[in-house]
Amino acid sequence: MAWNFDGSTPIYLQIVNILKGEIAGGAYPPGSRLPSVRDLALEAGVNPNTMQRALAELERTGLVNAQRTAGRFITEDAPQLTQLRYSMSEQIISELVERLRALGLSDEQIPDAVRAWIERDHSGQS
Amino acid sequence: MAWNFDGSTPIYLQIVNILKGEIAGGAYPPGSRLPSVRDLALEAGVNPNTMQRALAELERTGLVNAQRTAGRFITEDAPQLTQLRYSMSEQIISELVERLRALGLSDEQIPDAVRAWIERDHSGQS
Amino acid sequence: MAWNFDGSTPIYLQIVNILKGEIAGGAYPPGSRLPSVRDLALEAGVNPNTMQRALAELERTGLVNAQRTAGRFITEDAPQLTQLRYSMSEQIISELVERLRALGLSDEQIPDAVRAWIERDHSGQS
Amino acid sequence: MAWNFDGSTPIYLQIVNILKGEIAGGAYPPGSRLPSVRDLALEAGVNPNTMQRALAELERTGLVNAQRTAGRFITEDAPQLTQLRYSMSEQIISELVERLRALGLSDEQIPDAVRAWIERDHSGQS
DNA sequence: GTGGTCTAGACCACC
DNA sequence: GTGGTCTAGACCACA
Repeated sequence: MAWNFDGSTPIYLQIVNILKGEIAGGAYPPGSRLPSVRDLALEAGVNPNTMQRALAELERTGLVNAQRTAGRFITEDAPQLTQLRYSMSEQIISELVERLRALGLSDEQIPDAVRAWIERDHSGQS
Repeated sequence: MAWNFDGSTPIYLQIVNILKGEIAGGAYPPGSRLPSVRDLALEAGVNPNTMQRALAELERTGLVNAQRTAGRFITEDAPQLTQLRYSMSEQIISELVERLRALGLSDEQIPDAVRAWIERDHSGQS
Repeated sequence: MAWNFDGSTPIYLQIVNILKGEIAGGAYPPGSRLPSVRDLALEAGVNPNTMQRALAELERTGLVNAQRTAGRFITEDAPQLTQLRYSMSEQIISELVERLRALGLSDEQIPDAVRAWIERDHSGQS
Repeated sequence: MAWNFDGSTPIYLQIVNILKGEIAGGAYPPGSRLPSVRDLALEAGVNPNTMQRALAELERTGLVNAQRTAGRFITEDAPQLTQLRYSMSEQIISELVERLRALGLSDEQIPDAVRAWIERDHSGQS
């Protein structure tokens, strides 16, 4: 099945972001092996070249490193993963705040609204 | 200019959501006139019928009402607009809290992270 | 403005029925003068010939009679008007009963439902 | 065969009413499958889109529900069907009582005239 | 010029 | 095959 790509940004960058999110979220634990380019491309419904480019980008940032014959592996550099998690959460939070501001919520209201939502949420996890 | 539509949801529903957001955010004040179906369709880069369908949906919910020959007007029903703002903020918060959870943040950390981000943000509004 | 004509029956017959209804309801009192063919045709949005044919039909039944130069007049024959009112009410009632039967109402329920509706109706006339 | 549509009301709304009547009358029992959009459109002599719109309207009211690939099914919610039957009979009665009043019948006469008609009618059903 | 309706024809996902 | 969406283009009533 093809994922959903936005027409405004290059697809490979969108893939980079998605993969970053999955790595940060622990879908691929540190040191584990990523699926092959071919498999990832198939799953995402994109051309293998596009996926290749996305993975090259991840490699450039040091998040994954290629072992020529054995495939690509997630870095075991804990600080880097922490840093990734941090920057991604920043990105999500900024989007959240911007959208709530656009709705007319004040900066004071926003954290309280978030806290209230979480308390109200039944599926909450501590 | 054509907007960005996601392939997974019907375009007319995405338009409904975008317009709801703009109305909730005050882009179209209560009682003001919306651009004509044709103009909105042109701006969004969709067929007038598609835009018409989206507006019909907004009308069904009572957010806007059509005056045969004069155009469509935003409701002046303040409670309804308040309610809209509330439900849209709920939707945004739920989406983004889920994404932060997926990143490994705990329910306790999230509101604090949001508050910290806002304090750090230069473009803040009171 | 053009009236609403059904495609299944000749228009002139539909006009006959409408005029019968108006005469029976007292819109044109006994002995009064009908508007000219031209005016009636204009109002109904049909060709004068069609209206002419409808009026000829009314004349055939004796409901109206033409005075060559002065126009057409509603009959003053009271029994005939009574008879008309009767047959038209029969026609309406038969339609009502058929449609309620089609909805699953029994012959016992129908008159009671009608009576109940009238009692519930605020705009009732004694 | 093409049905008869009135020029004054949108066709799709007339179709909604006709279908409501047929459902209320039991032509399509609860839980049964409606003919496909295309078949209904063909039978009614309208464009499939028009029929689609009518069915979407029925779906909005919860009278039928669509199962993506299998077709549309009449609701099995008995109270809703009862409610439908009631509101449709109200509508029919109000329309026809108005017409009888316009004919000069008093509110007292009407139910009796209906009862008399039924007793006189040979095709009556208990 | 506005909203609204209708038709015709195409394409998609699902099974 | 099913329902659903989208486009293109036409027509209407209203004022």
